[in-house]
Amino acid sequence: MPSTKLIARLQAVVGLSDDDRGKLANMPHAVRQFADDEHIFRQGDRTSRCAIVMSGFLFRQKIVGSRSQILSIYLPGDIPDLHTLHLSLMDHDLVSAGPSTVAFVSHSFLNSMLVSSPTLTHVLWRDTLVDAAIFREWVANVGSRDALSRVAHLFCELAARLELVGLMEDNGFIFPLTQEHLADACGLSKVHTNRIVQALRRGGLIEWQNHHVKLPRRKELAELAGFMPDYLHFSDNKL
Amino acid sequence: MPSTKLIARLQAVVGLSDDDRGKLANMPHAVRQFADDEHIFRQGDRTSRCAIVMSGFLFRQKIVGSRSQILSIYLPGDIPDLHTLHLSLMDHDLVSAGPSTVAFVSHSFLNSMLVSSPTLTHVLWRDTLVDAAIFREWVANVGSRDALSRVAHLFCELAARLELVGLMEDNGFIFPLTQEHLADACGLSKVHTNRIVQALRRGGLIEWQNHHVKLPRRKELAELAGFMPDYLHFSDNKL
DNA sequence: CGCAAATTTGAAATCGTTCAAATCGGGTGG
DNA sequence: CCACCCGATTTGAACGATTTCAAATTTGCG
Repeated sequence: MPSTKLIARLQAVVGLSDDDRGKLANMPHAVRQFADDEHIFRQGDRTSRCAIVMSGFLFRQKIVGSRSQILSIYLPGDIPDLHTLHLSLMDHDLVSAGPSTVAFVSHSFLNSMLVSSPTLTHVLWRDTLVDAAIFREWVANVGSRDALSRVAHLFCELAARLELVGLMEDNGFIFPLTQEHLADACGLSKVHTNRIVQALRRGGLIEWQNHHVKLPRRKELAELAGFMPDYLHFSDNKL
Repeated sequence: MPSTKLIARLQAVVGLSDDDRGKLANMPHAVRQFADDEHIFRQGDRTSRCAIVMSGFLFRQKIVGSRSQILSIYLPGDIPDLHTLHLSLMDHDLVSAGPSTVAFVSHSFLNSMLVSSPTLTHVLWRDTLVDAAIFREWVANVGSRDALSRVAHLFCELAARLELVGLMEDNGFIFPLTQEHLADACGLSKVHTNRIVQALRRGGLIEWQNHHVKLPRRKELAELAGFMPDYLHFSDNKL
Protein backbone atom coordinates (compact mmCIF):
# COMPACT_ATOMS: atom_id res chain seq x y z
CA MET A 1 0.00 0.00 0.00
CA PRO A 2 1.68 3.17 -1.17
CA SER A 3 -0.76 5.30 0.68
CA THR A 4 -0.89 4.16 4.28
CA LYS A 5 0.56 7.37 5.66
CA LEU A 6 -1.29 9.44 3.07
CA ILE A 7 -4.59 7.96 4.15
CA ALA A 8 -3.66 8.39 7.81
CA ARG A 9 -2.99 12.05 7.22
CA LEU A 10 -6.12 12.77 5.17
CA GLN A 11 -8.18 10.72 7.57
CA ALA A 12 -6.91 12.67 10.56
CA VAL A 13 -7.74 15.99 8.94
CA VAL A 14 -10.87 15.60 6.85
CA GLY A 15 -12.26 12.13 7.38
CA LEU A 16 -12.84 9.76 4.47
CA SER A 17 -15.57 7.31 3.58
CA ASP A 18 -14.71 3.60 3.38
CA ASP A 19 -15.21 3.87 -0.33
CA ASP A 20 -12.76 6.72 -0.76
CA ARG A 21 -10.24 5.05 1.50
CA GLY A 22 -10.54 1.98 -0.65
CA LYS A 23 -9.94 3.95 -3.82
CA LEU A 24 -6.79 5.45 -2.37
CA ALA A 25 -5.57 2.14 -1.00
CA ASN A 26 -5.93 0.44 -4.37
CA MET A 27 -4.29 2.95 -6.64
CA PRO A 28 -2.08 1.24 -9.22
CA HIS A 29 1.45 2.38 -8.58
CA ALA A 30 5.14 1.81 -9.10
CA VAL A 31 7.57 1.97 -6.21
CA ARG A 32 11.10 3.29 -6.51
CA GLN A 33 13.97 3.98 -4.13
CA PHE A 34 16.03 7.15 -4.31
CA ALA A 35 19.49 7.68 -2.90
CA ASP A 36 20.68 10.71 -0.98
CA ASP A 37 20.72 13.78 -3.19
CA GLU A 38 19.11 11.97 -6.11
CA HIS A 39 16.64 14.06 -8.13
CA ILE A 40 13.06 12.89 -8.55
CA PHE A 41 12.69 15.60 -11.21
CA ARG A 42 14.35 18.83 -12.28
CA GLN A 43 13.25 22.32 -13.23
CA GLY A 44 12.01 22.25 -16.81
CA ASP A 45 10.85 18.62 -16.72
CA ARG A 46 7.34 17.51 -17.50
CA THR A 47 5.75 14.50 -15.88
CA SER A 48 2.66 12.34 -16.25
CA ARG A 49 2.55 10.90 -12.75
CA CYS A 50 2.55 11.95 -9.12
CA ALA A 51 4.88 10.89 -6.34
CA ILE A 52 3.73 9.77 -2.91
CA VAL A 53 6.44 9.75 -0.27
CA MET A 54 6.51 6.37 1.47
CA SER A 55 9.66 6.78 3.56
CA GLY A 56 12.38 9.38 3.95
CA PHE A 57 12.29 13.11 3.26
CA LEU A 58 12.17 14.95 -0.07
CA PHE A 59 12.58 18.65 -0.69
CA ARG A 60 11.86 21.17 -3.42
CA GLN A 61 14.64 23.55 -4.37
CA LYS A 62 15.33 26.43 -6.68
CA ILE A 63 18.78 27.50 -7.74
CA VAL A 64 19.05 31.26 -7.58
CA GLY A 65 22.42 32.62 -8.57
CA SER A 66 25.00 30.67 -6.61
CA ARG A 67 22.64 29.75 -3.80
CA SER A 68 20.26 26.84 -3.58
CA GLN A 69 17.00 27.68 -1.86
CA ILE A 70 14.90 24.91 -0.35
CA LEU A 71 11.22 25.78 -0.78
CA SER A 72 9.55 23.04 1.20
CA ILE A 73 10.15 19.67 2.77
CA TYR A 74 8.03 16.59 2.16
CA LEU A 75 7.45 13.78 4.63
CA PRO A 76 5.96 10.30 4.33
CA GLY A 77 2.33 10.59 3.31
CA ASP A 78 2.91 13.80 1.32
CA ILE A 79 2.38 14.17 -2.43
CA PRO A 80 5.07 16.70 -3.34
CA ASP A 81 4.03 17.12 -6.94
CA LEU A 82 0.25 16.94 -6.85
CA HIS A 83 0.31 20.25 -8.71
CA THR A 84 1.59 18.48 -11.81
CA LEU A 85 -1.96 17.25 -12.32
CA HIS A 86 -2.74 20.73 -13.63
CA LEU A 87 0.63 22.37 -14.19
CA SER A 88 2.89 20.22 -16.24
CA LEU A 89 6.04 22.31 -16.42
CA MET A 90 8.26 21.96 -13.35
CA ASP A 91 9.55 25.28 -12.05
CA HIS A 92 11.91 23.72 -9.47
CA ASP A 93 13.75 20.52 -8.53
CA LEU A 94 12.49 17.72 -6.31
CA VAL A 95 15.31 15.98 -4.47
CA SER A 96 15.71 13.17 -1.99
CA ALA A 97 17.32 14.07 1.35
CA GLY A 98 18.87 10.83 2.44
CA PRO A 99 17.50 7.59 1.00
CA SER A 100 13.77 7.55 0.35
CA THR A 101 11.01 5.39 -1.08
CA VAL A 102 8.48 6.91 -3.44
CA ALA A 103 5.33 5.47 -5.04
CA PHE A 104 4.28 6.83 -8.42
CA VAL A 105 0.66 7.02 -9.56
CA SER A 106 -0.25 8.07 -13.10
CA HIS A 107 -2.07 11.30 -13.79
CA SER A 108 -4.59 9.45 -15.91
CA PHE A 109 -5.55 7.21 -13.02
CA LEU A 110 -5.73 10.11 -10.58
CA ASN A 111 -7.87 12.12 -12.98
CA SER A 112 -10.34 9.30 -13.45
CA MET A 113 -10.48 8.82 -9.70
CA LEU A 114 -11.21 12.50 -9.18
CA VAL A 115 -13.95 12.63 -11.80
CA SER A 116 -15.71 9.83 -9.96
CA SER A 117 -15.44 11.36 -6.51
CA PRO A 118 -16.16 14.99 -5.64
CA THR A 119 -14.99 14.24 -2.12
CA LEU A 120 -11.57 13.12 -3.25
CA THR A 121 -11.40 16.15 -5.53
CA HIS A 122 -12.07 18.33 -2.53
CA VAL A 123 -9.56 16.46 -0.38
CA LEU A 124 -6.70 16.57 -2.87
CA TRP A 125 -7.36 20.13 -3.98
CA ARG A 126 -7.40 21.00 -0.31
CA ASP A 127 -4.06 19.24 0.06
CA THR A 128 -2.48 21.50 -2.54
CA LEU A 129 -3.94 24.48 -0.70
CA VAL A 130 -2.35 23.46 2.57
CA ASP A 131 0.89 23.12 0.64
CA ALA A 132 0.41 26.74 -0.45
CA ALA A 133 -0.42 27.81 3.11
CA ILE A 134 2.91 26.35 4.20
CA PHE A 135 4.69 28.33 1.48
CA ARG A 136 3.07 31.47 2.81
CA GLU A 137 4.31 30.74 6.27
CA TRP A 138 7.77 30.18 4.84
CA VAL A 139 7.68 33.57 3.15
CA ALA A 140 6.87 35.05 6.53
CA ASN A 141 9.50 32.92 8.23
CA VAL A 142 12.31 33.81 5.89
CA GLY A 143 11.19 37.40 5.43
CA SER A 144 10.42 38.38 8.99
CA ARG A 145 12.04 36.23 11.63
CA ASP A 146 15.61 36.43 12.86
CA ALA A 147 17.89 33.45 12.40
CA LEU A 148 17.21 31.85 15.76
CA SER A 149 13.44 31.79 15.60
CA ARG A 150 13.59 30.98 11.90
CA VAL A 151 15.42 27.73 12.50
CA ALA A 152 13.29 27.00 15.56
CA HIS A 153 10.16 27.52 13.49
CA LEU A 154 11.21 24.96 10.93
CA PHE A 155 11.70 22.34 13.62
CA CYS A 156 8.30 23.13 15.10
CA GLU A 157 6.59 22.73 11.75
CA LEU A 158 8.28 19.44 10.98
CA ALA A 159 7.45 18.08 14.41
CA ALA A 160 3.78 18.96 14.00
CA ARG A 161 3.57 17.41 10.55
CA LEU A 162 5.47 14.28 11.56
CA GLU A 163 3.18 13.79 14.52
CA LEU A 164 0.24 13.70 12.15
CA VAL A 165 1.63 10.66 10.32
CA GLY A 166 2.83 8.91 13.44
CA LEU A 167 6.53 9.52 12.98
CA MET A 168 7.19 11.29 16.29
CA GLU A 169 8.26 9.27 19.27
CA ASP A 170 8.91 10.86 22.62
CA ASN A 171 9.28 14.27 20.94
CA GLY A 172 11.99 12.89 18.69
CA PHE A 173 12.15 11.97 15.02
CA ILE A 174 14.50 10.80 12.31
CA PHE A 175 15.90 13.81 10.48
CA PRO A 176 17.84 13.06 7.31
CA LEU A 177 18.77 16.65 6.48
CA THR A 178 22.19 18.17 7.08
CA GLN A 179 22.87 21.56 8.60
CA GLU A 180 23.53 22.78 5.10
CA HIS A 181 20.03 21.73 4.04
CA LEU A 182 18.69 23.60 7.04
CA ALA A 183 20.66 26.66 5.97
CA ASP A 184 19.27 26.45 2.44
CA ALA A 185 15.75 26.14 3.77
CA CYS A 186 16.12 29.15 6.07
CA GLY A 187 17.99 31.42 3.70
CA LEU A 188 21.03 31.49 5.99
CA SER A 189 24.69 30.63 5.51
CA LYS A 190 25.70 27.24 6.76
CA VAL A 191 28.23 28.74 9.15
CA HIS A 192 25.62 30.88 10.82
CA THR A 193 23.14 28.04 10.84
CA ASN A 194 25.67 25.97 12.68
CA ARG A 195 26.00 28.64 15.34
CA ILE A 196 22.23 28.84 15.67
CA VAL A 197 21.98 25.09 16.09
CA GLN A 198 24.60 25.27 18.80
CA ALA A 199 22.66 28.01 20.54
CA LEU A 200 19.50 25.91 20.45
CA ARG A 201 21.44 22.97 21.83
CA ARG A 202 22.95 25.04 24.63
CA GLY A 203 19.46 26.23 25.50
CA GLY A 204 18.35 22.60 25.76
CA LEU A 205 15.76 23.21 23.05
CA ILE A 206 17.01 20.66 20.58
CA GLU A 207 19.15 17.56 20.62
CA TRP A 208 20.49 16.51 17.27
CA GLN A 209 22.90 13.72 16.49
CA ASN A 210 23.08 10.89 14.05
CA HIS A 211 20.16 11.97 11.90
CA HIS A 212 17.97 12.00 14.96
CA VAL A 213 16.41 15.15 16.39
CA LYS A 214 14.69 15.51 19.71
CA LEU A 215 12.74 18.53 20.93
CA PRO A 216 12.59 18.12 24.71
CA ARG A 217 10.80 21.41 25.34
CA ARG A 218 8.47 21.93 22.44
CA LYS A 219 6.42 24.57 24.16
CA GLU A 220 9.40 26.82 24.77
CA LEU A 221 10.68 26.15 21.28
CA ALA A 222 7.31 27.10 19.79
CA GLU A 223 7.27 30.26 21.86
CA LEU A 224 10.74 31.22 20.69
CA ALA A 225 9.72 30.50 17.09
CA GLY A 226 6.40 32.28 17.27
CA PHE A 227 4.95 29.05 15.93
CA MET A 228 1.18 29.21 15.35
CA PRO A 229 0.05 25.94 13.78
CA ASP A 230 -3.19 27.31 12.35
CA TYR A 231 -1.56 27.54 8.91
CA LEU A 232 -1.26 23.75 8.78
CA HIS A 233 -5.06 23.52 8.82
CA PHE A 234 -5.16 20.29 10.82
CA SER A 235 -8.56 21.01 12.29
CA ASP A 236 -10.21 23.10 9.61
CA ASN A 237 -12.61 20.73 7.98
CA LYS A 238 -15.10 22.04 5.44
CA LEU A 239 -16.93 18.80 4.74
CA MET B 1 -19.43 41.88 -15.34
CA PRO B 2 -17.23 41.16 -12.34
CA SER B 3 -15.03 38.87 -14.28
CA THR B 4 -13.86 40.68 -17.41
CA LYS B 5 -10.22 40.70 -16.36
CA LEU B 6 -10.53 37.25 -14.81
CA ILE B 7 -11.80 35.83 -18.07
CA ALA B 8 -9.13 37.69 -20.00
CA ARG B 9 -6.47 36.15 -17.83
CA LEU B 10 -7.80 32.59 -17.91
CA GLN B 11 -8.47 32.93 -21.62
CA ALA B 12 -4.92 34.02 -22.30
CA VAL B 13 -3.45 31.11 -20.40
CA VAL B 14 -5.69 28.08 -20.83
CA GLY B 15 -8.41 28.92 -23.30
CA LEU B 16 -12.09 28.61 -22.43
CA SER B 17 -15.14 27.37 -24.29
CA ASP B 18 -17.98 29.83 -25.02
CA ASP B 19 -20.04 27.92 -22.51
CA ASP B 20 -17.50 28.25 -19.71
CA ARG B 21 -16.93 31.90 -20.51
CA GLY B 22 -20.65 32.39 -20.27
CA LYS B 23 -20.82 30.72 -16.89
CA LEU B 24 -18.08 32.94 -15.55
CA ALA B 25 -19.59 36.07 -17.06
CA ASN B 26 -22.97 35.39 -15.47
CA MET B 27 -21.95 34.57 -11.93
CA PRO B 28 -24.28 36.19 -9.40
CA HIS B 29 -22.21 38.61 -7.38
CA ALA B 30 -22.12 41.59 -5.08
CA VAL B 31 -19.77 44.48 -5.70
CA ARG B 32 -18.12 46.47 -2.95
CA GLN B 33 -15.54 49.23 -2.74
CA PHE B 34 -12.70 49.19 -0.22
CA ALA B 35 -10.67 52.15 0.98
CA ASP B 36 -6.92 52.26 1.39
CA ASP B 37 -5.80 49.92 4.15
CA GLU B 38 -9.28 48.51 4.65
CA HIS B 39 -9.38 44.79 5.45
CA ILE B 40 -11.34 42.41 3.24
CA PHE B 41 -10.88 39.79 5.96
CA ARG B 42 -8.60 39.06 8.88
CA GLN B 43 -6.69 36.11 10.22
CA GLY B 44 -9.10 33.84 12.07
CA ASP B 45 -12.13 34.79 9.98
CA ARG B 46 -14.27 32.31 8.09
CA THR B 47 -16.04 33.18 4.88
CA SER B 48 -18.62 31.70 2.55
CA ARG B 49 -17.75 33.64 -0.58
CA CYS B 50 -14.80 34.47 -2.82
CA ALA B 51 -13.49 37.85 -3.86
CA ILE B 52 -12.62 38.79 -7.43
CA VAL B 53 -10.49 41.90 -7.78
CA MET B 54 -12.10 44.30 -10.25
CA SER B 55 -9.86 47.33 -9.77
CA GLY B 56 -6.99 48.29 -7.50
CA PHE B 57 -4.49 46.09 -5.68
CA LEU B 58 -5.01 43.83 -2.66
CA PHE B 59 -2.39 42.07 -0.60
CA ARG B 60 -2.18 39.24 1.89
CA GLN B 61 -0.25 39.84 5.07
CA LYS B 62 0.83 38.08 8.22
CA ILE B 63 1.82 39.85 11.39
CA VAL B 64 4.92 38.22 12.82
CA GLY B 65 6.17 39.81 15.99
CA SER B 66 6.37 43.53 15.38
CA ARG B 67 6.74 43.19 11.61
CA SER B 68 4.07 42.88 9.00
CA GLN B 69 4.98 40.55 6.16
CA ILE B 70 3.23 40.86 2.82
CA LEU B 71 2.83 37.38 1.33
CA SER B 72 1.46 38.19 -2.10
CA ILE B 73 -0.11 40.94 -4.14
CA TYR B 74 -3.37 40.61 -6.08
CA LEU B 75 -4.26 42.47 -9.23
CA PRO B 76 -7.49 42.96 -11.18
CA GLY B 77 -8.67 39.58 -12.44
CA ASP B 78 -7.21 37.70 -9.47
CA ILE B 79 -9.21 35.71 -6.93
CA PRO B 80 -7.16 36.20 -3.78
CA ASP B 81 -9.16 33.84 -1.61
CA LEU B 82 -10.10 31.02 -3.96
CA HIS B 83 -8.58 28.71 -1.36
CA THR B 84 -11.49 29.45 0.99
CA LEU B 85 -13.54 27.10 -1.16
CA HIS B 86 -11.76 24.24 0.63
CA LEU B 87 -10.04 25.86 3.60
CA SER B 88 -12.41 27.95 5.59
CA LEU B 89 -10.17 29.29 8.34
CA MET B 90 -8.15 32.33 7.28
CA ASP B 91 -4.51 32.16 8.32
CA HIS B 92 -3.69 35.73 7.25
CA ASP B 93 -5.23 39.14 6.45
CA LEU B 94 -6.40 40.38 3.08
CA VAL B 95 -6.05 44.14 2.74
CA SER B 96 -6.72 46.78 0.13
CA ALA B 97 -3.72 48.82 -1.01
CA GLY B 98 -5.24 52.07 -2.08
CA PRO B 99 -8.92 52.08 -3.04
CA SER B 100 -10.20 48.95 -4.76
CA THR B 101 -13.34 47.36 -6.14
CA VAL B 102 -14.11 43.75 -5.35
CA ALA B 103 -16.87 41.42 -6.55
CA PHE B 104 -18.01 38.65 -4.21
CA VAL B 105 -19.35 35.30 -5.42
CA SER B 106 -20.79 32.76 -3.01
CA HIS B 107 -19.08 29.44 -2.37
CA SER B 108 -22.31 27.62 -2.98
CA PHE B 109 -22.60 29.07 -6.47
CA LEU B 110 -18.97 28.38 -7.26
CA ASN B 111 -19.28 24.81 -6.03
CA SER B 112 -22.31 24.12 -8.17
CA MET B 113 -20.54 25.65 -11.16
CA LEU B 114 -17.52 23.43 -10.59
CA VAL B 115 -19.54 20.25 -10.24
CA SER B 116 -21.07 20.98 -13.64
CA SER B 117 -17.80 21.70 -15.42
CA PRO B 118 -14.61 19.63 -15.10
CA THR B 119 -12.90 22.23 -17.25
CA LEU B 120 -13.64 25.03 -14.86
CA THR B 121 -12.57 22.81 -11.97
CA HIS B 122 -9.28 22.32 -13.74
CA VAL B 123 -8.93 26.00 -14.52
CA LEU B 124 -9.65 27.24 -11.02
CA TRP B 125 -7.66 24.52 -9.28
CA ARG B 126 -4.86 25.44 -11.63
CA ASP B 127 -5.25 29.06 -10.61
CA THR B 128 -4.64 28.19 -6.96
CA LEU B 129 -1.58 26.23 -8.05
CA VAL B 130 -0.11 29.21 -9.87
CA ASP B 131 -0.76 31.20 -6.72
CA ALA B 132 1.32 28.59 -4.88
CA ALA B 133 4.04 28.72 -7.52
CA ILE B 134 4.29 32.46 -6.90
CA PHE B 135 4.65 31.84 -3.17
CA ARG B 136 7.52 29.50 -3.91
CA GLU B 137 9.24 32.14 -5.97
CA TRP B 138 8.76 34.59 -3.13
CA VAL B 139 10.39 32.18 -0.70
CA ALA B 140 13.34 32.05 -3.07
CA ASN B 141 13.25 35.81 -3.56
CA VAL B 142 13.23 36.70 0.10
CA GLY B 143 15.50 33.84 1.11
CA SER B 144 18.17 34.07 -1.54
CA ARG B 145 18.40 37.39 -3.32
CA ASP B 146 20.07 40.54 -2.04
CA ALA B 147 18.00 43.63 -1.47
CA LEU B 148 18.55 45.17 -4.90
CA SER B 149 17.56 42.19 -7.00
CA ARG B 150 14.81 41.35 -4.55
CA VAL B 151 13.05 44.63 -5.13
CA ALA B 152 13.76 44.47 -8.85
CA HIS B 153 12.25 40.99 -8.98
CA LEU B 154 9.02 42.14 -7.45
CA PHE B 155 8.64 44.84 -10.09
CA CYS B 156 9.35 42.34 -12.85
CA GLU B 157 6.70 39.96 -11.58
CA LEU B 158 4.07 42.65 -11.24
CA ALA B 159 4.80 43.96 -14.71
CA ALA B 160 4.42 40.50 -16.23
CA ARG B 161 1.17 39.84 -14.43
CA LEU B 162 -0.27 43.26 -15.22
CA GLU B 163 0.56 42.82 -18.87
CA LEU B 164 -1.56 39.68 -18.91
CA VAL B 165 -4.68 41.61 -17.90
CA GLY B 166 -3.97 44.59 -20.11
CA LEU B 167 -2.92 47.00 -17.41
CA MET B 168 0.52 47.86 -18.77
CA GLU B 169 0.92 50.81 -21.03
CA ASP B 170 4.27 51.76 -22.49
CA ASN B 171 6.04 49.70 -19.79
CA GLY B 172 4.26 51.70 -17.09
CA PHE B 173 1.43 50.91 -14.69
CA ILE B 174 -0.50 52.34 -11.79
CA PHE B 175 1.08 51.22 -8.55
CA PRO B 176 -0.92 51.95 -5.39
CA LEU B 177 1.63 50.57 -2.92
CA THR B 178 3.93 52.70 -0.79
CA GLN B 179 7.64 52.09 -0.24
CA GLU B 180 6.70 50.68 3.14
CA HIS B 181 4.48 48.08 1.45
CA LEU B 182 7.36 47.23 -0.80
CA ALA B 183 9.58 46.81 2.25
CA ASP B 184 7.04 44.53 3.93
CA ALA B 185 6.78 42.42 0.79
CA CYS B 186 10.54 42.05 0.44
CA GLY B 187 11.36 41.49 4.09
CA LEU B 188 13.44 44.67 4.23
CA SER B 189 13.34 47.77 6.40
CA LYS B 190 11.63 50.74 4.86
CA VAL B 191 14.76 52.85 5.14
CA HIS B 192 16.83 50.36 3.22
CA THR B 193 14.06 49.86 0.70
CA ASN B 194 14.09 53.57 0.07
CA ARG B 195 17.80 53.48 -0.67
CA ILE B 196 17.30 50.56 -3.02
CA VAL B 197 14.55 52.40 -4.86
CA GLN B 198 16.86 55.35 -5.23
CA ALA B 199 19.57 53.11 -6.61
CA LEU B 200 17.16 51.67 -9.17
CA ARG B 201 16.10 55.18 -10.13
CA ARG B 202 19.68 56.34 -10.49
CA GLY B 203 20.34 53.35 -12.72
CA GLY B 204 17.40 54.41 -14.90
CA LEU B 205 15.72 51.07 -14.23
CA ILE B 206 12.57 52.42 -12.66
CA GLU B 207 10.66 55.65 -12.61
CA TRP B 208 8.20 55.98 -9.76
CA GLN B 209 6.10 58.96 -8.85
CA ASN B 210 2.50 59.61 -8.01
CA HIS B 211 1.45 55.99 -7.76
CA HIS B 212 2.76 55.42 -11.23
CA VAL B 213 5.70 53.16 -12.02
CA LYS B 214 7.53 52.85 -15.29
CA LEU B 215 10.16 50.29 -16.20
CA PRO B 216 11.98 51.78 -19.18
CA ARG B 217 14.52 48.96 -19.46
CA ARG B 218 12.73 45.81 -18.52
CA LYS B 219 15.31 43.52 -19.99
CA GLU B 220 18.09 44.95 -17.86
CA LEU B 221 15.85 44.99 -14.83
CA ALA B 222 14.95 41.33 -15.38
CA GLU B 223 18.61 40.48 -15.71
CA LEU B 224 19.47 42.26 -12.49
CA ALA B 225 16.59 40.50 -10.76
CA GLY B 226 17.33 37.07 -12.16
CA PHE B 227 13.70 37.07 -13.22
CA MET B 228 12.63 33.83 -14.92
CA PRO B 229 8.91 34.01 -15.67
CA ASP B 230 8.42 30.25 -16.00
CA TYR B 231 6.96 30.12 -12.49
CA LEU B 232 3.99 32.21 -13.62
CA HIS B 233 2.98 29.37 -15.95
CA PHE B 234 1.59 31.66 -18.63
CA SER B 235 2.23 29.19 -21.42
CA ASP B 236 1.95 25.85 -19.67
CA ASN B 237 -1.40 24.57 -20.76
CA LYS B 238 -2.45 21.05 -19.87
CA LEU B 239 -5.80 20.97 -21.63
C1' DC C 1 -2.78 76.78 3.68
C1' DG C 2 -1.81 73.28 6.92
C1' DC C 3 -1.53 68.76 8.55
C1' DA C 4 -0.35 63.97 8.31
C1' DA C 5 1.64 60.53 5.75
C1' DA C 6 5.40 59.22 2.91
C1' DT C 7 9.99 59.76 1.61
C1' DT C 8 14.71 60.97 2.40
C1' DT C 9 19.17 61.62 4.93
C1' DG C 10 22.87 60.53 8.33
C1' DA C 11 25.38 57.87 11.52
C1' DA C 12 25.94 54.08 14.64
C1' DA C 13 24.99 49.50 15.78
C1' DT C 14 23.96 44.69 14.62
C1' DC C 15 23.24 40.55 12.50
C1' DG C 16 24.77 37.54 9.34
C1' DT C 17 28.33 36.41 5.62
C1' DT C 18 32.61 35.10 3.95
C1' DC C 19 36.94 32.93 3.87
C1' DA C 20 40.06 29.82 5.65
C1' DA C 21 41.42 26.34 8.50
C1' DA C 22 40.72 22.70 12.04
C1' DT C 23 38.18 18.91 13.85
C1' DC C 24 34.84 15.37 14.04
C1' DG C 25 32.47 11.24 12.50
C1' DG C 26 30.93 7.45 9.97
C1' DG C 27 31.78 4.21 6.36
C1' DT C 28 35.13 1.54 3.52
C1' DG C 29 38.78 -1.34 2.23
C1' DG C 30 42.67 -3.78 3.66
C1' DC D 1 39.97 -4.34 13.76
C1' DC D 2 42.40 -0.46 12.23
C1' DA D 3 43.76 3.18 9.04
C1' DC D 4 42.16 6.17 6.00
C1' DC D 5 39.14 9.32 3.72
C1' DC D 6 35.51 12.32 2.68
C1' DG D 7 31.69 14.80 3.97
C1' DA D 8 29.77 17.33 7.79
C1' DT D 9 30.46 20.18 11.57
C1' DT D 10 32.92 23.56 14.16
C1' DT D 11 35.95 27.63 15.15
C1' DG D 12 37.97 32.29 14.44
C1' DA D 13 38.30 36.71 12.60
C1' DA D 14 37.34 40.28 9.32
C1' DC D 15 34.06 42.18 6.51
C1' DG D 16 29.68 43.78 4.67
C1' DA D 17 24.79 44.27 4.15
C1' DT D 18 20.96 45.74 6.42
C1' DT D 19 18.75 47.64 10.59
C1' DT D 20 17.82 50.97 13.83
C1' DC D 21 17.14 55.42 15.63
C1' DA D 22 16.39 60.09 15.03
C1' DA D 23 15.53 63.97 12.47
C1' DA D 24 14.61 66.65 8.15
C1' DT D 25 12.15 67.16 4.02
C1' DT D 26 8.74 66.45 0.69
C1' DT D 27 4.17 65.29 -0.91
C1' DG D 28 -0.63 64.83 -1.23
C1' DC D 29 -5.02 65.74 0.57
C1' DG D 30 -8.77 68.25 2.91
